[in-house]
Amino acid sequence: MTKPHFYITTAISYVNAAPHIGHAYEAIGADVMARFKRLDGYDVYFLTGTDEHGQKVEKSAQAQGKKPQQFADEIAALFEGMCKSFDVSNDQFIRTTADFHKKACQHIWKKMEENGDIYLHTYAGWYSMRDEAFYGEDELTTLPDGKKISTESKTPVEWVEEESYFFKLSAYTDRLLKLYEDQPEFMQPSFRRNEVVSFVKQGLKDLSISRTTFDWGVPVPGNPKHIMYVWVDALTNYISALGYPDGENFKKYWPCDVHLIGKDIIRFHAIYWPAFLMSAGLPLPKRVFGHGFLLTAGEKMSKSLGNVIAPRDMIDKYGVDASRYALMREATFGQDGDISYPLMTARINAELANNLGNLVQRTLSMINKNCDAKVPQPGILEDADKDLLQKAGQAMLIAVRGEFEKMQFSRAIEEFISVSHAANMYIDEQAPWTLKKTDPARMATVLYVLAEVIRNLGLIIQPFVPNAAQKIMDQVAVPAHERDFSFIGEAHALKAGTPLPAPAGVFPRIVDEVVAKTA
RNA sequence: GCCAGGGUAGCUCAGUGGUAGAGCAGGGGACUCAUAAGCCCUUGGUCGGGAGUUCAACUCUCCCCCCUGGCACCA
Repeated sequence: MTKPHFYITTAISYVNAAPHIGHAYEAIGADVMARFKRLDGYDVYFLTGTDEHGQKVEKSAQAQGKKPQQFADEIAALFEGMCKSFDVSNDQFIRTTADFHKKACQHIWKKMEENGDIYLHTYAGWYSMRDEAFYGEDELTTLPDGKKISTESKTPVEWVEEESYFFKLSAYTDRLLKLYEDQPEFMQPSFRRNEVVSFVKQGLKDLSISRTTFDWGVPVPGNPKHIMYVWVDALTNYISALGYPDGENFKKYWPCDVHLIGKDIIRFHAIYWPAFLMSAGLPLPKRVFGHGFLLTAGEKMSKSLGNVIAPRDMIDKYGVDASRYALMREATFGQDGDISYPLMTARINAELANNLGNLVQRTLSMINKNCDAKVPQPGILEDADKDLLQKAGQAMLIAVRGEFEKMQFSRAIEEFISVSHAANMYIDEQAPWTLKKTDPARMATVLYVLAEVIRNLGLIIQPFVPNAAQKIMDQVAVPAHERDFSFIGEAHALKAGTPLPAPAGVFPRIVDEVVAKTA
């Protein structure tokens, strides 16, 4: 039986600056999805990486007296390190300076050219070196000294006439509209789709896709004076990583199931990318999901406001699992989300430590003390037992899966936390500490049911908190090969008598430093 | 300016033409297996403002205010 394929990508990160929490957020979101799909029986390929070309990188390198490649190597290492530090399980980390990637870019370029979609023309206009962008007259402000600057970015512009290759994006307006029509789930969340549609309906202009003002990039085939402009280069990573045009992985995993990206680059993925692919005669990705940004107190994080949450600080404070959990929990995926240490600490303590962690701890410690440190022998199950087991079994998996299909990670968490809450209610109702004296056999049944619920919870939480999940499953002696979602539910329930290791807490409470010391 | 989506308890949000909901936070209680955790109960909102339709609107219509996003080459 061959598994269905699932290919998921993040955007590639531009190596002009070091990674911040937003990069971690996207990588973790994709990782949570990738892990879920693997556990749910898919053959997953998960790609992330770095975008390393362009004038900004060239200039930043120069400013530091480095070669662009050396500079890119250093920053790319930071991004790759950040992914590792959050236990992001990507199958590949692509860098656009890799040789195979450049070849793939040139290949797709030729394909688009053969299709008659690329032509040489002169681009004339006001150009900002700093922004690497042309501006229209209406976007400029003339200073008292007669010089012009971009009104938006305040950067100086100069009149440039540059030969450039263009892509006939205008020819794809109708086909793109048809795509959004036929495949409504192509662009998500749905309000993004509407934005894209209304944008395309205005009509599309051809796209300048080469530059001659710098060298750091992929040369245009047949005319190396030209360097491919950012999007042909960057977007192609999604197929070059798979070995396009004829790699095995390309045949296996393309078209992509989800491109996970930030909301700022939706246009490139929902408009340019499918147009390029159509031109090159390639299948289109099934879905583009634009997530929101993380804010602090409703404001963008910025160094000047001093409200930056650095990836490494977060891990130092909470550890990897709780950090991943907090990021996926606080914001509704797709919308902007407010995060702050107080909010995240409260969430981690309430849900991971108090609710779920304590459930595991109190149950296993009772089993350890009162059941000879073995999976207890259950008797006849009562309705309360069956109800709880039912909630924690297939029903929970189905509910969580439903939220994953919509990439609603926060909702998925709510589903299993509510099961954990139900289990805590059950303990209090059953009061096994009383049964210990009055009805030891019934106590064993109750503890068995709880252990089994914990097994199921351990399975389902893996995408979010992979390390803690393993520890929990270790503590209820779930064999290593029984840890995917096919083992959720009663068919694979714990076997009575299995020896259990001594329990140890997995989700410690976070104690925030007391801010105000008594003066 | 134009287009879209929002403004519901301290916070994050769900919700329906017919007496306002959840989680967290706050308050109280019973218990004690457990990570001073868990469980139960509870305070709390004129559902952005105004007008209209209706037996009845938070839910429909209109006007206004405020917020967010989009409006082309901006990683």
